[in-house]
Formats: sequence, structure tokens, C-alpha cells
Amino acid sequence: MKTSAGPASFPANVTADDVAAAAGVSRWTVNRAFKKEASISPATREKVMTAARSLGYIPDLSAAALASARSNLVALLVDDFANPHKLVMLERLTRALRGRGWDTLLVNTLDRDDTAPALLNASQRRVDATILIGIQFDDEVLEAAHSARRFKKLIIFARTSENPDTISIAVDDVAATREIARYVTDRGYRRPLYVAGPRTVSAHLMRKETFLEFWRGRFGVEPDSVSVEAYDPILSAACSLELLETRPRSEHPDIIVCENDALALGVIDTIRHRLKLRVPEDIAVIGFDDVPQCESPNYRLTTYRQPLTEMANYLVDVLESTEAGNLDRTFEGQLIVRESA
Amino acid sequence: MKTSAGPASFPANVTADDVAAAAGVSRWTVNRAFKKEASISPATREKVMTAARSLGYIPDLSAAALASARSNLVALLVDDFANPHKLVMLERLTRALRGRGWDTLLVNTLDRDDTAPALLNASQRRVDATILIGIQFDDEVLEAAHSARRFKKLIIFARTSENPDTISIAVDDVAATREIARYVTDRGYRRPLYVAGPRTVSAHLMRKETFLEFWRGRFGVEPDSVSVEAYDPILSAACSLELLETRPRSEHPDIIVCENDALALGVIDTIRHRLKLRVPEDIAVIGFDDVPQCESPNYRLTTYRQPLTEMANYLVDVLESTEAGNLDRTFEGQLIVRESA
DNA sequence: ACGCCTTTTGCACGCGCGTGCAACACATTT
DNA sequence: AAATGTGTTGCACGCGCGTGCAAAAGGCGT
Repeated sequence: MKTSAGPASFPANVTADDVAAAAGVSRWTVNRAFKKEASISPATREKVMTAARSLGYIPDLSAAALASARSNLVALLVDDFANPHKLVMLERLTRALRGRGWDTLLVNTLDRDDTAPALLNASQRRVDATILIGIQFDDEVLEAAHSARRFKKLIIFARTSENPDTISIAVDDVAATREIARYVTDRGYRRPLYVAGPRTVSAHLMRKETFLEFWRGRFGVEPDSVSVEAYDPILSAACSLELLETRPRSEHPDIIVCENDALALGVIDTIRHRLKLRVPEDIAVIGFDDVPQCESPNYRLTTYRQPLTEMANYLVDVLESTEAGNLDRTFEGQLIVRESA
Repeated sequence: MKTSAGPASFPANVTADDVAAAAGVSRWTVNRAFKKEASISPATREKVMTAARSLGYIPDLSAAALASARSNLVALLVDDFANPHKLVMLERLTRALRGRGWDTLLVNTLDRDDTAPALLNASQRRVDATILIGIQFDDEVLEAAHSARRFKKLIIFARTSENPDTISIAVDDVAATREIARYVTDRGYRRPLYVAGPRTVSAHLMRKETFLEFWRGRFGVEPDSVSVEAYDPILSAACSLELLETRPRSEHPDIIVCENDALALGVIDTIRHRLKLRVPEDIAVIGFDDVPQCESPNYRLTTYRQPLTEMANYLVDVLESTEAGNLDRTFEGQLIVRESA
């Protein structure tokens, strides 16, 4: 800092010992005063807190983490910054976590091969849990996670996984997709195209599969489908353009069902601006997630909203739980009908 | 985890001592093997690394942080998740940081009064620096930061600050705004409206001020301007609608210059979809940041791109620097001309 | 006022590693 | 062969706090 000559000029680190001396108690009493459910008399606590305030003391979580088995720190691994929904998830998660005393280590898994190193990285900081909210993980990566030192809970957020070593907190993709499919048929659409994201080994969303299965069961035919290599509006715009412009109008789908909004936004751009067609009159579009842009007059996207706040709160419950049982849980979301379908 | 009975069944924590025993050296030699510029013979290092690999050892950064004065951890305080540019910044920053061995603590400053607590929170984790990339800080907050224990570097990213106790890494707002203003006049616009974000006590962007001053100097008149209370497209859409719909067409601006893209996107939505006017023919719009949506056919926004990667890399340079001098630095960006102005 | 029970307080030890220096080994020089 | 220098290795101590238990203090009834 420019106002001071160097580290030496800062007030010396004030530790619990200093506060103890000032308050006339032992160091342990000081730390106890800062613990919620500690056995300490109100008078002593007040005395300690006063001394702490005047000295500017706050407990060192880093030392606490070393001494105890808990760090109250979680790692959040993210690999997909092109999807605007990630920003929403980051907000909800960090809000829920910080509101209940947890800190968040944001780890950018830089590329496809970086997930395992990123996991190790997190474990070096003694995190109590690692949360995956991306796509680039498969069983191999999960294996790496488990061999990582001090590995504790591995939580897969907003994505279902059947891996028994992970805790999956997600919307019920099957129920949600069935609701979407029912809506699609009820509104009379009959030639759907399903636009899916990348297909990883594990942790599938089960949305595409469910939709196709529903359609087969209902109409006996397999709908068209296509995979985009990332949940990126730019890529889905390009991909859908490539697919649609080669076809005559008569072979166009009447609705495009997208695995999520990131894909749907790109698809709408293609339909409106490249093909010069109307949404929903010529081709309807439906998404998943309810990102903020859905509300925009450019999209007015019909989509399915996940109860993110509820899910984030449950995640913290999981962190604080010591139960050994299966903590997987799915949530019910809500179909948000706008004008795009 | 479901496959194991509990924490006890995990392989015991393997520490440097274990590796030392396996490799037949002292613990200190083991840790040295993991340090880049340590004085150790290649043969010994190889021996240690082999033992470490077979035991699955990796150094504990948490303990290292406690023992030394460095943690290689920074806190990133964010308060404005409505602005899509934040996601881009998060990506670039975490990429630059992690690429050079730094971990990132993401701290959501939940509301206006939470900035100071968030700062304290960060200091509890022994971060080597705190980076502010939001808006809700004023001199009072910075003061709080400085009285926080173990406070080191306070970096203001993507925002200029003259506070001598902070390090500001930002684009040169004055030069950038002048370039924008010159472009606006060169293209013949003469009735600009400036849409600014919230005005905080310190850390102004200097964009509004520079633009108004430029215009006064050039034409002798003060352009219209308005402030939106947050960098949120929804709010700027509402705000610009309220302003414009009360005016007759003849009193509309011919261009709306926005402090950043988040505001500009909302403004375009209002012009096109609420007022049913054309961009740029009726009203042109110009932004700042170059968020991904600028590229979308819905916006095609002319804007000013900050060299975020370069700025992020410089930020890491700052973290690794021990110089006492002024580390503030501004960068030159680039005007990206699209069709909106 | 005494004994018993409950609440509150104090403490030895350890979490895993870094710092700074001392000791050591080996290669080179005279 | 001894002395000098360079590179390498080992170690005492401490970072700040939590755990688990023992000691002390306070409260109650008879």
C-alpha cells in the first residue's frame, strides 16, 4: 500500500492471545466467544467481544481449518462460461453459501483436460466439498476426485448423476421433460426437432432421452434431433442454421425443443434473423433454465425454471449434514409459458 | 460417500513426513522438491516425486498459508450479477490467476451494506489480495478494508480509483470516452443522451463526466443525461422508456451513449420493442465492454472493448510484485463498430 | 453451611508446512 | 593433500486455532 512503508508498519497481527490478555481470560475462552453454540457465560462473551472489537480481532479461518477437520470452504468447478445461466447459478450458490457461513473457491477448469488437475487443486485447500456445475466430467474424472487427498463430498449441482460416490442435486429432468413434451403435444405441435448439448459419458441430463422416448410412446415415431458441442448460443445458432437451411420449408420442424436456454437463444436468432422466419408462427422454440434473457422482448422464451434458490439451500443442508445415507435429491421446477411456444 | 463407511475408511492423510520416510529423506527435502526454485539435486527430487506419486501426496496449501506469509489466494468481491460482463470478467480473471498458481475466493457481497463484512470475511482466509469488481464501495468501505486484519493489496479491477491505498487496473476511461465521443460527432450525431449507471462516492468511471465535458467543449451545450440505479438491462429499459415516451419524436436524441453494454442492451430493447423505432436510423446506441450479446443480430452493438486478458495478466503481475511504488495502470481498448451506431 | 450437580474456564498437544540457519558432501583449486 | 568454494540437506521453532478432558466456579436443596 502506498501509505505505508511496508508490511512492518501494519498493526501486528492480533491473535486470540492478544484478546485474551486484554480481556483477562484464556485464549480458549476467546475463541469460544466466537463460536455459536459454545458453552460460555453471556458476561464473559460480552467482555471478550468488547476487547476483540477494540483490538480489531477476528478469528483466522485458515488456522481453524488446519486445526480442525472442517474448513467451511467449498470448491466450485465451472467449465462453461458461455452459458448465461452460469452467472445466475453462481449468484444463487454464493448467496446461499455465504449466508450460512461458507466460503467459495471458484475454480475455472480451463480446458477439457484440466478437470482432474482442478479437482486436485481444490483438495489442496482442504475444501469440505467440491461442487461440479459444468459438463466436462466423466467417470474417469470422478475417479480422480476420489483418489485425491482429503476428498470429502462431491456434489453435482443442477445435473443428475447416478454415480454412487457423488451427491446429485438437480431438477427432476424426467418429470420436467415430460411436462414440456405434454405441453408441446397439447399445443398441437407434431414435428419437433430436439437440440441437445454435448453428450458426456456420465451425468447426462436425461432430457433428450426422455423427450424422444415420450414421443415414440405417443406417436410411434422418433423425432429429429441434433447435438451441439457446447451450451453456447453462438454454436447452436450456427448448428441450427446449417441444419435448417438445407431443408425445404415443408420439412422444417414446427417446434424446436432445446435442452437449455443457451441453445434456444441461438436457435431463435437463427430462425428470426438468418432464415427470416417467425417465432412461434413458423417455428416455435422452447428452452430450459429460464435465464434472464428469456424475459427480453427479443426472445420471450417459453422455458422451464429450476428452483435454484431451493436447490442451493438444500446444497448447504447437505454440506452441514453428517448422514451417511443417499443425499441425492431432485426438485420440481415450473414451466414458464411465454410467447415462443 | 456411499461406497465407504465414513471418513475413517479413507486413506489416512498422507503428509510430507510419510513421503520423506518412503523416500529416505527429511520432510524438508520433500517440500523442497515441490517448490519451483528450490535448491535440490535433480536425483533427489526425482526420488521424492516418485514416492509422492505412489502415495498420492500433494502439498497442503492451507498449512503452507498458515506457516508462511503468502497464501496464493485472492478474494474476488462481486456485487453485480445482473451485468453479463461479470461472467466474462470472472472467466478471464480466474483463468489468468489459476494459470499462474493463484486460487480465487468468490465473495458475493449480498447487498449494499454487506461490502465491509465481505471484506472482513475475505481477510479471515488470509488472502494475499482482495479484488473489487463491483460498484458498491466508497471511501468508507475502503477504510474498513484497511482496518481489516491481515489486509494486504486492495485491487480495483476495471474501474479507476484515485484512492492512494488501492491499486486500480482499468481501461483509460477518459481516452476511451473521447474516442467514442469523436466517433459520435464524426458520424454526425448532434443530440446525444448519456445513460449512466449509479453514481458512487469514489471509483467513478469518469465516462459520463468526460463525455459531457467533451461535448461542451465541442458544441458549447450540455447534453442530456440520466442515471440508472444499477447496471441492469431491465432497469435501463424501464428508465429509458420512461424518459423517451414522454417526449415528442422531435425531441428524441439521435444517439444514446451508454456507460456500458448492460445499459445499452436494455435501451435497444426499449427503442425497438416499446417505442417501435429503428436502431440506428431513428435512434443510434453505443455501449461499453463488448459483452457477448453485442454480437447477436438482436443488438449488433457498437461498443468499446476492454483488453481483459491483458488486464488480468497485469493483475497477476501485481500480485507477484513486491514493489512499493504506484502500481495503478490503465489500458487502451478498442472501439468495435457494429451497426447500432 | 455443606455436599452435590451443572456450567464455565483452562490447558497439553497437534494440524502440516515455511523460515533461516547450520551442517554436510562433493568438486575444484593451489 | 589440504584448503576453498558451491550446492545440497537437515532441523528447531512457530504460524493460530480446535479437541478433549480436567479443574474451577457457580447454583441449589436441605
